[in-house]
Order: sequence, then C-alpha cells, then structure tokens
Amino acid sequence: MNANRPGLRELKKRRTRTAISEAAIELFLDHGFNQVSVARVAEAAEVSKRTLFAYFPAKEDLVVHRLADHETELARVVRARPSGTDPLTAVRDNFLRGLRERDPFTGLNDHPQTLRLLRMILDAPQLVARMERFKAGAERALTEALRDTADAPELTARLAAVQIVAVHWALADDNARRLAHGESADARREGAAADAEHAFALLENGLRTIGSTGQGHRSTTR
Amino acid sequence: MNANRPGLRELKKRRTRTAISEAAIELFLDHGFNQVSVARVAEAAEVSKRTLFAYFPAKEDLVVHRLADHETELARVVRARPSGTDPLTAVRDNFLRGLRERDPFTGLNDHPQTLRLLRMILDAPQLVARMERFKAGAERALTEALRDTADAPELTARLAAVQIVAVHWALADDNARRLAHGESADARREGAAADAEHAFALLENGLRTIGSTGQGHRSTTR
DNA sequence: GAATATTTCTGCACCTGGTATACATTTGCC
DNA sequence: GGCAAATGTATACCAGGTGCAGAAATATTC
Repeated sequence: MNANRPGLRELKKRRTRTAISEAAIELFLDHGFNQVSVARVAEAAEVSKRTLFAYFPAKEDLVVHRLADHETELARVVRARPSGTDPLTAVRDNFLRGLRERDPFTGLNDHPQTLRLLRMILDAPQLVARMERFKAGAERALTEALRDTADAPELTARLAAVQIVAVHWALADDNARRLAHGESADARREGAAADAEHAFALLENGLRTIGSTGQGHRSTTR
Repeated sequence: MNANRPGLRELKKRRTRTAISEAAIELFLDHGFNQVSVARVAEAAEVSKRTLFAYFPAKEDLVVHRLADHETELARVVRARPSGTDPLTAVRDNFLRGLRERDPFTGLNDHPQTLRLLRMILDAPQLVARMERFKAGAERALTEALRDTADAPELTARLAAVQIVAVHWALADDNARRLAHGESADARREGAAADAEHAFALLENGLRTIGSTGQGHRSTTR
C-alpha cells in the first residue's frame, strides 16, 4: 500500500531528497558546515526551507544520513557469520577485510572526496557529536544481535557489544584522523592491520595483562 | 593575581553563578528542560541573558556543569591506586565501593532529588547527548592515566580506556534507568553488585567465552 | 476525463539558543 | 577620589526549527 511501486509521487520525493542532499554536501564541502545556512542549502536545491526540514529533521542529517547504514553493520556481520564462528572473530575478520579493501568504515580510505568529507565532519563539532550517537545505535543493534545469535544473556550481550563497538570505533577513528592529518592510506596500511590485530587480541584476552604498576610485560622500575 | 583570595569580585561571580544554576535547575525540574527557555532562567536569576551565557556557554551546561567532576574520576582512581594494584582492579573496587555508598555515579542513588534530576535528563535528548560527550572526555583522561601509570603504549592505553569507560558507563546507565523506572535502590543493590562483578570479570578475561554459535557456556542447539 | 480526496510544498510568522556591538556599572587599586 | 579593567546590560541580530493556512501537485473514483 505504501511505496510498493515507485509511482510518480515516490519518484519525485526521492529525486527531491537526493537533490537537497547533494546541494547540501557540495556547499558544505566548499565552505564548511557551519558557514552554510540551511536557508542557503534550500535555495540551492530550489526548495523551501520548510520542505528541506520535511526531508531532513535537522541540519546534521543532511550529512550523516549517508552513513546511516553503517549503524547496523556490526550487527549484520555478527548475525551473518558462519556457524561455528564466534562473534568476535567475525567482527575482526570483517574489519581486516575492510582495511584491505579500503572500506571507508575502517577510516582507511583516502580518496580525495572521502577525505574532504572527513575533514569537514571533524571540523564541525555538531557533526562529531552526531557521529557519537551512531555509536549508541550500533551498540543497541549489536546487543540484540549477540543476544539472538550468541545465546548470551542480556547484560552479557550488552557489555560485549559496548566493548566491541568502542574498540571498533577507536580503531576507525585513529585511522581516519591520521589520514585527515596527511598520512597516506598506503603508508598507514600495515600499521592499521597490526593495530587491529592487537586491539582484537586485547578484546579477546581481556585487560588482565594491563599493568599493575611495575608488573606489566615491560615494567618501569619505580 | 587571579582568584588567589576571594575578593569581592570573585565572590560576586561565584554567587551569581550559583544563583543562575539553581534557578535553572529548579525551573527545569519543575517544568522540564525543553519547556523552559534560557530567557526565563535569566529572568528568574535576575540576570541578563547575555550574562547567563557568559557563565554557561550553552543551555545544557546549566545542568551538566555539576557532573563535570566525574569526567576525570576514573582517571583519578587509576592514578591514585596503591602500587601493585592493576588499574582494572582499582576501577572495580571503586565501583563496588560506590555501589555500597550509593554514589550517584554508579547510578544507584534513589534520593528523590537525584531521581528527579535523572528523569529530567533522560527526558531531554540534548542532555543525554551531552552526557555522551562526557564519555569522550573520560576516555581521554583515562587513556593518559593508563599511559602514565601502567606503562602501556599509547594505543593499548586508549583501547583499554575505551573498554573500561564503556563498561563502566553501561553499568551505571543500567542502574540509573532501572531506578528511573521505579525500581528501588535497595532492591537493586545486590543485583547491581553481581552485575558489576560479572562485567569486570568479562573485561578482565576477555570476550573469548562469548558464543560461537552453539558453543557457548549454555549453547542452543540450532 | 472531470471531480474529489490526499499528499506535498510553500510562504509567512514565530520561537529559541546564541552572538555582536556599544554602552553603563562595578570593582580593584593607587 | 579617580582611573583602568572587568562585568553587566540593552538591543538588535542571526540561524535552526516549528506551526499554520493555503496553494499546487498527485492519486483515486466515478
């Protein structure tokens, strides 16, 4: 009954939506997120401000709606894992594959366009904050995936989820910031993989090894 | 030269600041965060809107400035731990102590005033988002503490920090939401302690045990 | 294919958070 | 008491976002 077949109405809606989004991103990339008002975006997209807000509930959504898929990515990976594989392995393998393929969600993609977008986001605190909210969504989705497929009780699932998401995010964030500061993806490649291995090993084996003062794997003598 | 001795100026400043904050919190508690404009707060505090913003850079700060100390609490606990104790143990012990003492940062404080504040925050998405940013600050501070006191390399410190903060937060959040939904702190007490033990054990031992399909501690047979 | 119902778009007025400017007041200090 | 620096105020303004009433476009029914 709803959007089964395109239909002229649906078609125009989709067209308008992408028009607004593209106009917005172009302006934001050129002048910076905070330097462009939504009124100007609306004008560029030849739409009224009111209509713009009908499509995108807030200014930040003009940017982040593109990344919305990634919110549930981890959950999907966990759900789709081959049986017999534990969730953590599935996530790790997926991340390493992402690194090899320069998947943007690993932070290791330095195509100029991706890089510009990244810098634009990092320059706008509101956008960074909005990205943070993605973490919460990812945590929720992953919690459910773990609860459903790993036979873990609610709390365990949730705790595992927040840990995995936090580490995953930290890795991607680290890569992204390095690239944004000029490092090349090729140069970063090996380091990123090693870091990821290290990170997932830590996640798997726990923080037991993290230093009681003067007792770590490489202790200071004080 | 600056705030060494109170001095009339400093004194008035502090007085104004608390006056604004108290007026704000009272109004927010009574009518809800989003139902009260900053103009109304300024009026109630007998200050101009501009002055209000001189003291609190954003509306949310009128509420969250009180919680600002907790941002570095984990880092402080880690830094202040007795030598020979590993950071994770220090954090766990501190959390368990917090539970016993109903320290609000564990989420297990149901004094009516705390509860009202909590509900008010949970009802205002902007405030929740603002709290999220505390996590980022806590992560940064804890990263440094671990780097400095646990002889961990930067990345390891960061990874451990984000895991610890995530779990810590999840525990507190869980407690807080239960209380906000009517559970009593006394009733929640034991469960909270058990959950915390479980959570820190997981953190310590890693996610190795979390279910490859059909292989967990309590496997489903599908 | 015309009439009608429904959805979408628009223009406008309006609210709120936050800032710039220019001026008045207070405080610290001599 | 008098002067410089710091604070406070009033006012006007900007930008994000919403409510509303009606115009325009699309879907539907006969």
